[in-house]
Amino acid sequence: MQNPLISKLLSCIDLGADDRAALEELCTSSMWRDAGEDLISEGDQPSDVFLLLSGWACRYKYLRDGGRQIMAYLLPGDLCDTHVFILKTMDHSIGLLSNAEVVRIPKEAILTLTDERPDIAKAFWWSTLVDEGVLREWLVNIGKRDAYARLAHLFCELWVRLCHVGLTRDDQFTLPVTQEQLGDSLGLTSVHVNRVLGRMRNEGLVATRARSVTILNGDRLHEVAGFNPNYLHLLRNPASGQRACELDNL
Amino acid sequence: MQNPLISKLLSCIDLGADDRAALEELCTSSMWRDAGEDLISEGDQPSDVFLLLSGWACRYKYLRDGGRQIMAYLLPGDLCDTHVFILKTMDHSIGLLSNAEVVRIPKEAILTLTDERPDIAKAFWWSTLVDEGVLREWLVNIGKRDAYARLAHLFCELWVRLCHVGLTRDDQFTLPVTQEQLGDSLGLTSVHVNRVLGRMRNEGLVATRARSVTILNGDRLHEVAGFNPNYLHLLRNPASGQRACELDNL
DNA sequence: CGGAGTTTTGATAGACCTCAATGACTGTGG
DNA sequence: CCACAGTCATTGAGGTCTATCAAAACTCCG
Repeated sequence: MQNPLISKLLSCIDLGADDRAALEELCTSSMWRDAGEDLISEGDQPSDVFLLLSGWACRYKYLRDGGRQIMAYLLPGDLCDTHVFILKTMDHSIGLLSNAEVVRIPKEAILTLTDERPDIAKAFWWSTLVDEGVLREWLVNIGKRDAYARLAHLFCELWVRLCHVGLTRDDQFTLPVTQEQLGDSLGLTSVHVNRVLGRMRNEGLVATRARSVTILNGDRLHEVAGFNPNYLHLLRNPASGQRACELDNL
Repeated sequence: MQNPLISKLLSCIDLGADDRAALEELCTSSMWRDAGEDLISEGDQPSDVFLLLSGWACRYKYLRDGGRQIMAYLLPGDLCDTHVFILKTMDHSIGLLSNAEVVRIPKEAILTLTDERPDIAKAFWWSTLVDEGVLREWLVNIGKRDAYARLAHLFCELWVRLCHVGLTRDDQFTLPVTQEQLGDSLGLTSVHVNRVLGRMRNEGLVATRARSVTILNGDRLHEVAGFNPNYLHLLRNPASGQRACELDNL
């Protein structure tokens, strides 16, 4: 399969063959990490940048009372903050939700890459602007939608994002996340996530089995979520070689 | 008073006299805009970048049901997305909460500035990383804290940020925001904001009068908010010439 | 087969919302 | 300077959504 980082960046910007090669070059020394491990922890001095090649990760933060808020999902092809090393310490952690293949990129590599290749610099800016857009939409989601719509919106987002890196089959995608973690992402308890998910199944919107979700009624899912994919700033159809992204064409 | 943009950037990075002069240069042609106007609206093709010299603005988004979510406050010295012009359309609006003095900076100016002045490029990256950090903290705030803590946290954040651009006097700051707008920022109704604010006054944490807030008990305010200012990534004390920022030293 | 983590279900409580009305404040025009 | 309208703040009553607590069923893995 194509490098998911390149698939993702191609959703927004045309990259020449040499730019693509330079990005491939970055990914030569990947390593596997286990679910539950942190790639970076709150308080760390960030030095290098991480790129996720397979598996899921999340940004999260613990509160004093032991509660946890998940603030973003990182999917294959996602770069973790191309320029974090500018900050003195991490204000949150990045942990793995599943086993994952990751690349650790030294900051020097990022800096020379962006110095020498303006299209890549632009693509990295695009990537961080999109991350911000996603974060804003999550804020809207938690701030203004009820539990049912929140969950629906999350499913819509994940579907589109996974689609663009070629990780959906038919109307199905893998969701390596417990209901507790869904709750921590949506500002809900796991119990409530469970009830809402049950209702969503009863109403025929989705089916879930063994860590995977099947979208049964994408139109209604969009409808109840009030989903508008513009905040993802994807300009073209999913990774070449993939079938078109139905939900994306609404 | 010193240029608030420079005050703000100096909180993180040393800028040489020539860099500071280049930034001053940007601010020569400011203009006044009225409260309620949009600087940029959702759907616009972003071309230029805005800098706020005085007054408050906010990022916001309307939902289909007419509800509104405010996703960030922009204070004097804040730059609105140094690189938005990379995106094809705005996914949210930026509106003025008060009358404001703003500078419209053409993207070419941004690009040459960052090309020629690495420290400024770095400062701009820092600025967008901090914006993201703030956004994440807002997500935590809405996702995991109750109404009382949410409001307290917002006050703590505003106090620190305003302090760093020299806009606090004693323990007081101007808050040109209605309770309705506070509600739209915190995922609450204005009615509930009112009740919570009343309780906060009764308990002696803050006093409010005519669009201004006085912090009466900063320690307890931090306490109930669970406030930890590290997400603001401010490295040094507030703008030179200002008295020290008490709340900042906890 | 046992055990830990996860999902599911029920009952109860509480935080926050909705609707509605009153009171305070601000700016405007006579 | 006062009357007036409009916005904003305040207060009350009742309803709903979601949390909490607790226990049972299920799944996965060693």
